[in-house]
Amino acid sequence: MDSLVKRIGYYSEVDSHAFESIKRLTHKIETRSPGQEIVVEGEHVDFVFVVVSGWAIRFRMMDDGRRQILNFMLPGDCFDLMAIGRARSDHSVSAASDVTLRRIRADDFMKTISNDPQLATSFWWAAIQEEAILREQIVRVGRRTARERVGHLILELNRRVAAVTGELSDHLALPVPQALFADALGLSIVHVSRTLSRLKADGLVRTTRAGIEIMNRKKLSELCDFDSRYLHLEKLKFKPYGRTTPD
Amino acid sequence: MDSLVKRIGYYSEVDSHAFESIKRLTHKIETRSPGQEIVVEGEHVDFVFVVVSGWAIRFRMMDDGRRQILNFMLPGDCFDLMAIGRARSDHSVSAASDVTLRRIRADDFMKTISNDPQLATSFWWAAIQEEAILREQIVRVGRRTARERVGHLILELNRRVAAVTGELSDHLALPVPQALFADALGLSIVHVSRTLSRLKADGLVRTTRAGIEIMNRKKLSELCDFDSRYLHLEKLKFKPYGRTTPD
DNA sequence: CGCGGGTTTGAATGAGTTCAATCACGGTGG
DNA sequence: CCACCGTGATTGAACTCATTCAAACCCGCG
Repeated sequence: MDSLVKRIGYYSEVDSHAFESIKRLTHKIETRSPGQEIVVEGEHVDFVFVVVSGWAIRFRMMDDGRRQILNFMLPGDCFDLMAIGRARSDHSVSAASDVTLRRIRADDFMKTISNDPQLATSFWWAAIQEEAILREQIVRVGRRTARERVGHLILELNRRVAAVTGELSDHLALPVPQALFADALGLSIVHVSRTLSRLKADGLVRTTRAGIEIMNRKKLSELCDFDSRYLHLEKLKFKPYGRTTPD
Repeated sequence: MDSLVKRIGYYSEVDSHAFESIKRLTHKIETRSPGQEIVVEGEHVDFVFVVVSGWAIRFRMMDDGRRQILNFMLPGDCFDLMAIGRARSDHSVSAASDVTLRRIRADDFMKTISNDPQLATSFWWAAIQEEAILREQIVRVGRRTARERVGHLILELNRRVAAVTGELSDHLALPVPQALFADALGLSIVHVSRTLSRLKADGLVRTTRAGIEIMNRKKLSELCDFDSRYLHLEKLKFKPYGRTTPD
């Protein structure tokens, strides 16, 4: 919950009253171990999930077993804001590490959101950000070299964690195996390993027991053409419109 | 305009009254020739654009000139529903062919949408669909072979055109050079050409003056693992919630 | 100590790129 | 009407980056 508050509060002023309404939402805490499903491709989505702790992944499988990870879901992230209750999910969501989730009924969630413009703005903003991350993922996989991909993803995750913890650390805790990096970056496990080794050899990063240390952020950012603006982390000024969605 | 109506009306029942409100929207018709900018990365987005005719592209440029096309915008498509008036655009939009656009002021648009739940649903649905297309683009570029990428994109564009014209034709008119396919698929121009040749040699497609003929849809679809469900083309049942966005 | 998941390393292979030349074709001007 | 031009498409040859397969390694854990 705390991470959700941090994450959502990052973008716009959300007063204590609004937080109270989130907290009052009936919900169920669930846990999953690595690999377990959360949302299955092809099924209707009747719940909003919020990651409390651990990582989850959105992904699509191909018939022959190839897997593409669309995005990592970190604590504070939620899904599927957009498609709830309407569409069949076109991708799956699974636990990447041990993960704790808050499950909220879609219509409860929507009702709460509808009654609080500030909350609505915050979640809307989170959805914008998520779409931006998808777009960057396309660029990363489509036009970047392996080296750039790996570095770029590390920097993105690092920033996203910072948005929730509130401080930008040079250490990125990685609760997931490198195989997931491979499937996220469209590379083979072997090549991810080799590429990381090269980054290490160049003094850009260091790997620790379960994480990555960013040794030279500036050089790494340049090397990977990383520009955090796409994450839309600037504070949002509250600027209401009329209602913008189905009533 | 007609294409917008077709496109938007595809997903949900939109009565004549709703269409009237769209039509009444003050707007400006603009034209662009190939390469000209429509939305520039980093700038605020104060207008909603709807493609009337021709193709546009959303894309990101890298410093050294590499370009990744995120998505093609076909007649009836609109942008940027999500980010209007709030964020700086994290990508650019340009004309891919000669293109005609309808430009609508963001707040006018929002006001109209807010007052018509059915319209709101339709546009909401279009946004869901667009996000799904982005996700599929990630899979395409991340985990598919060149052959699969090319075939898959052809099939997607073919379907999307069909959603506007109302009938699924085996001929896909291509108003853009192959170079754009390359930048969309994360391949070199040369390899797109080679790959298309191979598809031709296998009797799967044929290229005509300014288009592609799909010779064997079934085989091509299997070969490319194309499953149109991600396009969410099923008719939407109207199922209102409360307001879901900033008020 | 030995097992097992995850990571690393090496060697051979392969898919896709690059560079450069050629080709096809529609448009233009003489 | 035809020669010329330019853009975009195609082809070939050499090369590079990433994959594959297989073996070795590392380390936490029972």
